[in-house]
Amino acid sequence: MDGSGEKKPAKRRSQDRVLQRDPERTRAAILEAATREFAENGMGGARVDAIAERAGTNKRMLYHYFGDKEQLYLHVLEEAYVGIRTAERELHIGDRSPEEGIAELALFTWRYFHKHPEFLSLLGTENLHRARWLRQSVRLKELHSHLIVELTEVLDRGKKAGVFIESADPLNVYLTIASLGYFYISNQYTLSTIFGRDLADTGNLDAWERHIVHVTLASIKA
Amino acid sequence: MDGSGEKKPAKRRSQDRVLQRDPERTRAAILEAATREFAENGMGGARVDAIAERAGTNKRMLYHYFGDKEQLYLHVLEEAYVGIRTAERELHIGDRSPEEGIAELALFTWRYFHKHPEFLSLLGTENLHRARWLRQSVRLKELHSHLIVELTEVLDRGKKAGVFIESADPLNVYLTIASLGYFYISNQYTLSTIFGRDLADTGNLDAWERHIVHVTLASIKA
DNA sequence: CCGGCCAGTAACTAAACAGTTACTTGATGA
DNA sequence: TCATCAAGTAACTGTTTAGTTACTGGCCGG
Repeated sequence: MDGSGEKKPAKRRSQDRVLQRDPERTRAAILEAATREFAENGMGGARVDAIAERAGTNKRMLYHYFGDKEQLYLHVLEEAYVGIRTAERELHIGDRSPEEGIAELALFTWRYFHKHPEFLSLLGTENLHRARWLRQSVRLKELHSHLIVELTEVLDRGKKAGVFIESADPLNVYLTIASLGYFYISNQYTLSTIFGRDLADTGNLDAWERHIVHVTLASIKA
Repeated sequence: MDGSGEKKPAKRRSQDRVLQRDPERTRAAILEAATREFAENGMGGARVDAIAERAGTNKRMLYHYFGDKEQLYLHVLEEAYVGIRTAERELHIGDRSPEEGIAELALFTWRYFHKHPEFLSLLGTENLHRARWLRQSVRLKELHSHLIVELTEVLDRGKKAGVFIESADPLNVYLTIASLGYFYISNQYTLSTIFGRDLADTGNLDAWERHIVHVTLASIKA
């Protein structure tokens, strides 16, 4: 196509921008940029060009590493689930008393949601589409059982000790904790607007943290 | 452009399709179609053409009645809020005992969320955009106070009667009820997938309904 | 009975979009 | 030392999209 012997434009370009040539870093940069873009705009609102720009690369690389927009989104979602479940494994709710174990799980979940609103946003997007991509995922089948197993053991110990009611169900307890955290964080903008109180205020956040622990324990106490 | 004297195409068309010429009905049809389209696809995923087609009309009418896509979305959102707050006004939670009043509000809220998942979906979309459109709304300023006023009265009566704890806060109680309903319905698809249990199953729905009432009352009982 | 007005239609436009192509660059091992 | 291949770039393409334009036809007051 060229063959004119003129190499100037290309040479000048390689001086302007430092060529990375670091596949691992490029891949990671794309994944992080995509996480933010999908979390901020949802599947329909996210722009492939915007992801490439945020990652400091271009579309070609994005398609090179991840195939297409949908597969990139699935990678982002899987990574987000791996993130919370990995962090969850590091806390051992069975180490102290049953009440302290439940309180610890509630605190962890609330704080993780608060620290990672992009995870909640991705969940919202995925549910809007009725778990269309999550259901296709092969990576995320065995990931969640650990949580329920450990929670079941703590509840059983509490029941035997007579501090928890017999009807306390592990899934219900987890859903209760998750509900109270998820709704407060993910709906803070409409709630703050219609009730005229800033839910992101530190005082309100601390109060809600205590509230979650109180509600969870009150609902299973014997 | 034509002037050829041929009027056939237009005349034939008016025979094919009955001309409605009913502004009220057209407007309502667009609003309903838009509600479904926005609820199913979010702001970024909703298509103006799809709304026009669902409404049995065309884009011109949509822009004629509502200005543009964003204003149409705002109308949809306002209508959805008016819907739940209007229904809420018809229940009088102060008519019976404080406990029964709280249980009634919890049941109403849960059942309304279950019957109107499109409302939850619109809330999700609006929060993704940090209440960008809701904050602009002039219609929805005084709409929500009624709920808090009535709830405050019921809680105060319960405290005086010694059945509720003094620290029970009206906003917290409402947020608790809303959290438990919202999360279960709006996140049912990812939850059913990762925990391998169909949350839309009637048995599970009924159990969660009882659970919401139980948790709410347990958290404020003296 | 007619002129303007409002409901309604279909075809159009400019921009934005996901995905592709044709190319350059640099490192590596034979 | 040079052929090869993966990493990277930028310009392009066909399609989709929100929004517009130019029109039709029925109805109603004068």
